[in-house]
Amino acid sequence: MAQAPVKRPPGRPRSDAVRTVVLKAANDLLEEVGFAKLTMEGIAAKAGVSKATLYRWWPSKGAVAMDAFMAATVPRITFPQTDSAVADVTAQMLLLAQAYRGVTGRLVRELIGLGQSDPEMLKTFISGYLVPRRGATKEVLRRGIASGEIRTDVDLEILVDSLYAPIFHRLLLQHLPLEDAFVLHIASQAFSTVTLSGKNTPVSVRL
Amino acid sequence: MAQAPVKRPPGRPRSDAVRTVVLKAANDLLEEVGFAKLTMEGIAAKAGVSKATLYRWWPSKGAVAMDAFMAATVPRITFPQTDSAVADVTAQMLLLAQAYRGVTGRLVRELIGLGQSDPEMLKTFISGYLVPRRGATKEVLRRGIASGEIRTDVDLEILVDSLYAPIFHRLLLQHLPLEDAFVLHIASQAFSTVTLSGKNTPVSVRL
Amino acid sequence: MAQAPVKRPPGRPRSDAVRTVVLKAANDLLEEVGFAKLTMEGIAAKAGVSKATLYRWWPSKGAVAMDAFMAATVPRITFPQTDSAVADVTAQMLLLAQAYRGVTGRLVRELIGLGQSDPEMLKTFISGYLVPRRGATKEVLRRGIASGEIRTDVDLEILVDSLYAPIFHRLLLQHLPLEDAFVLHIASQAFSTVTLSGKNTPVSVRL
Amino acid sequence: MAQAPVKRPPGRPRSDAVRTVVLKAANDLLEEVGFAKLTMEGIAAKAGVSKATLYRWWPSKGAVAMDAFMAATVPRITFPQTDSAVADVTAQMLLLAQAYRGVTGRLVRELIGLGQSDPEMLKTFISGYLVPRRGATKEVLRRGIASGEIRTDVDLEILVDSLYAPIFHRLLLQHLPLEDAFVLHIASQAFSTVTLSGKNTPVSVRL
DNA sequence: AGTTAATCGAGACGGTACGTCTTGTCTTGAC
DNA sequence: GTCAAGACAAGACGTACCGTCTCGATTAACT
Repeated sequence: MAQAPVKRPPGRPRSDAVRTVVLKAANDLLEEVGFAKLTMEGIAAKAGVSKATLYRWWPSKGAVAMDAFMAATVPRITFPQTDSAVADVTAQMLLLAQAYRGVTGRLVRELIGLGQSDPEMLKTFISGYLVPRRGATKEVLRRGIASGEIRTDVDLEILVDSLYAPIFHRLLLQHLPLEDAFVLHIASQAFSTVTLSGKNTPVSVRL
Repeated sequence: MAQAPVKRPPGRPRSDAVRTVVLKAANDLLEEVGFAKLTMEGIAAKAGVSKATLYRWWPSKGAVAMDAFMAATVPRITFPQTDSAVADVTAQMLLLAQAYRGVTGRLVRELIGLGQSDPEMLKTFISGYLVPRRGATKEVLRRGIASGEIRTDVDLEILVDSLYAPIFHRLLLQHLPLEDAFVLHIASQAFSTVTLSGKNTPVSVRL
Repeated sequence: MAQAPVKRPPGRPRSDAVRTVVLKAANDLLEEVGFAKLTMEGIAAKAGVSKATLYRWWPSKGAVAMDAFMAATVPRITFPQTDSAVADVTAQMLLLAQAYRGVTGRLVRELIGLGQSDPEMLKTFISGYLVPRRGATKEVLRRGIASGEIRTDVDLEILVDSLYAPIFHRLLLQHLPLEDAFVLHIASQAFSTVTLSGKNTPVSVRL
Repeated sequence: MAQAPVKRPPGRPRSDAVRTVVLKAANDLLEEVGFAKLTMEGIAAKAGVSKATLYRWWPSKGAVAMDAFMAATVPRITFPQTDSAVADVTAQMLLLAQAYRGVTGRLVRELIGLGQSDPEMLKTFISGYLVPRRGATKEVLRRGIASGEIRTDVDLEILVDSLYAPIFHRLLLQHLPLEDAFVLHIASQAFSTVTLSGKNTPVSVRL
């Protein structure tokens, strides 16, 4: 009956190699020189691509950078899987803090920084990076609620904020170091108000 | 013996009018077009000052912007004074959130954003804006400790982080609105772990 | 018996409609915006033809323009036919001057201009436009020689140059207007040295 | 008394070295690669000057080229000085033809070519190059009139056109070579109609 | 009062990257 | 094999700011 109407549009199709090579070049440059010194000209040169092609597919260097970051980073969002939601989230927070102390941290900082004067970029960052992360965290927390580890009346959004905001705070403001002890303290404190007694405590988690 | 060391250097002294007019122009432009579209050329033109003069006194446009922001904003860091430290801090948090919902919020966002790819600027921001604010907060909290309202074993830095990090988080990430109810929730939760029973609770605070 | 030997090559035959529609589009654009603002992209779009097709049949935009000009202009090279060669040539000069005061003049100017930095184009212009014109003129002059109106020892090339060079000169340099009176003066003067007495003079020619 | 008020405008004065070095670079490139392949980028690079500076003082590459040509060529407009105006002009025509067979010819061709699609450039060329040349020629011819060598009722503009148009014609159209014999023939013919008998004839001129 | 020296405006300058444009080639599927 | 559509590399275009510089004019304290 119904016929597959997947009509390819006419004309030479977009080369996928271009996208790949551009994002690769952008990522390399991003790690080399950082976002501030990243230039469209540089990306084009490194990727062996013309500027016109760059501008055909990305509206600005911020968009390329964001895309490059997403392509390289998002696939790696994974959560530990144990029988304790609190332990899982805490372990994940420690992993995140560790990543944020390295190159990824610099990239995240610069991309969020970029977003402060470019609303579109911020939206991309939120929907492409932040929302998925928070979603995964909430999933784990819901497991904890189901298992009776976490109280049923918590506001998940606020809980997630309480857990991750201090990490972003120290990442972005750099007024104090982003140490594991700090992360554990924050986790312990945030969970203390929403967990039921006689259960696993995050403090027991070890890396 | 010792001679009056206040030696004025020879030559025409620096005109203070220049500093004033530059910061005024920078602030106006900042509110008009935002930091991203702010240019040294624009500031110079608006202030009726030459670019050379600008560069004589400020090393970069970030420095001018920061200076302009400081001059306009820092004087206004004030804390309510009641007999409850918890109430004072909570009230201050609400005031801050309110300010951050307006033009000040945009400026703070852009300056922090700028700092993500310019360490020097971030340092200036921290030492000129963040540290004083946190200092004032810690002062109030120490009053609370002294009065027995707050436990004596709290880590003030972490407490301050717990209180303000979620505000900065929502300011910078914009994934959720920065509402008063959220601020009150955060304050209530953070204080619940560090206050002694039978005392004022922040929830009772009203603006 | 004999079989049609005109072997059609395999594949889709060249559409003659393409040539027509391209030259039409090129000519229209040429008259609209002039050669300087003519683009291959524009021609392709206006003709509803792909750029690849354009480049398959013409090596450059100059070639298209030249071809378009030829197709539109060359067929119109006609000479008046009276019993006086001098009168015929003079009348033709006046017609030419008239054409050169209009759109044709602009096109001729731009094509010759183009030829100044593109030898191939100039050759095409000469062999496709100039040589045929001069040939026609020389033909008429030879009639005049045969009829005794013009001396037999004239160098036709130089005579043609003398007649037409001043017209091109004013067309291309634009230092002075290309008026009929000027053309008549030039014709009269050039012919005065090569005609035999008691014959028709070009001054008597009227349009 | 009245004091010379030649007030220097404020600001850093225009460096004359820039003009010199730019025109030098432009001229070199012009002779190397011709006008068609001349680029602003190339001039800037060769002159060690920024593109912004180029565009501050010249609106287009045509303007730079024209200026460069003028600076290099115009000073050399000289006329031989004998007691015969006809001989002087004829000698000058031969000199011009000689120059036009070399690099100068290519430049003149390209500049006039450029002028065919850029009216402003053509005006500059006419007023900066053509008019002065023609003026010098007319001056000499007026001497000839005063001395009785040339008839008093000639139209100088038309005479100059008759003399030089054929040279430009062969320079620009390239349909026939620009030989000395041709120039002499043209001169002889043009002067034959405006000189009085018993005087010097241009044919006697030798270089 | 004259000297001295830093400050200020104006704006030229070399430089870098921008985002756009056009050229000429190439790729794909339809005809 | 020809065609339309359109992606692509190359590279010049003209613009916008950057940060530095060179001027002459101004301005106050120190002779």
